[in-house]
Amino acid sequence: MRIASWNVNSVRQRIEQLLAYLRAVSPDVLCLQEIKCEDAAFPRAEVEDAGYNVATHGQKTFNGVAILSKRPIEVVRGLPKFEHDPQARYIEAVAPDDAGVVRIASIYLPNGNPPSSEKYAYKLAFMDCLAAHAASLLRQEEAVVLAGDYNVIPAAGDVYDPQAWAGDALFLPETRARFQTLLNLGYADALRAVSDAPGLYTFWDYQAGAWPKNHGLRIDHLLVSPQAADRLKSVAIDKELRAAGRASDHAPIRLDLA
DNA sequence: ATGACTTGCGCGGCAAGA
Repeated sequence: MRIASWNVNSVRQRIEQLLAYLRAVSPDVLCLQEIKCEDAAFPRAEVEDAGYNVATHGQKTFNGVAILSKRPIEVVRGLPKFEHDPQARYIEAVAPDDAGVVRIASIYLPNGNPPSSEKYAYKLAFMDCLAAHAASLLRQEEAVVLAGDYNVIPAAGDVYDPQAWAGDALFLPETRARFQTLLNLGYADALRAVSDAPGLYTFWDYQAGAWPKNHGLRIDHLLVSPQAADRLKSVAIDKELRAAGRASDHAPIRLDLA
């Protein structure tokens, strides 16, 4: 089973790249973040014509997440116990596969900058609530993949200039500690299960020539429960999508389960 | 270096992202 995650930075701006990705990589499930539109404005017909069921949790202008699946899915919208959140940042689905079912979340964690603001407190509160929900999912002993744009740089090897990012909401100790809490629960960072190489980035800013200079960040992650980790075959970052014209500033990340 | 980005909204230029 192939599961991918991509922050598209506006699904309406990226529809041609999205359809090409579905054709080329053929994920069984694709998690999207930053669709930046209400549910009714999602290019549903084009994606359905490509062979996918579509579940969206969108809002006007900002944020918004979606899950596309070849096979029918059961869907929950919003992070449980965080339902009052006006920002659309979480959608979860149960997808059937040949080995049973896999529970998959598409997560768009808050950026949190500047750290002195309410935006950072919101980020930390979201992460605390996510950890509580992630813990409850583990108790069901299912294969779980928590996919998305975490807006977390886990370690110094995941950013081109760690010193320059030391005070950023993506890299502060309080942020990294909460990401580590998810791992301590029993989830594995799928990419780190297959490689300890530095410089495996998923994001390059549009500004200041970040892409040609390879000034990247690893902030999009696939966290897998033990039952999913046992089935992990491979992980890849599709960075060629960042090089294409009219690219998102994020590249997709994906894994294959046996 | 008088520069150096991309969205949504909505029609001018700001807010937000990371």
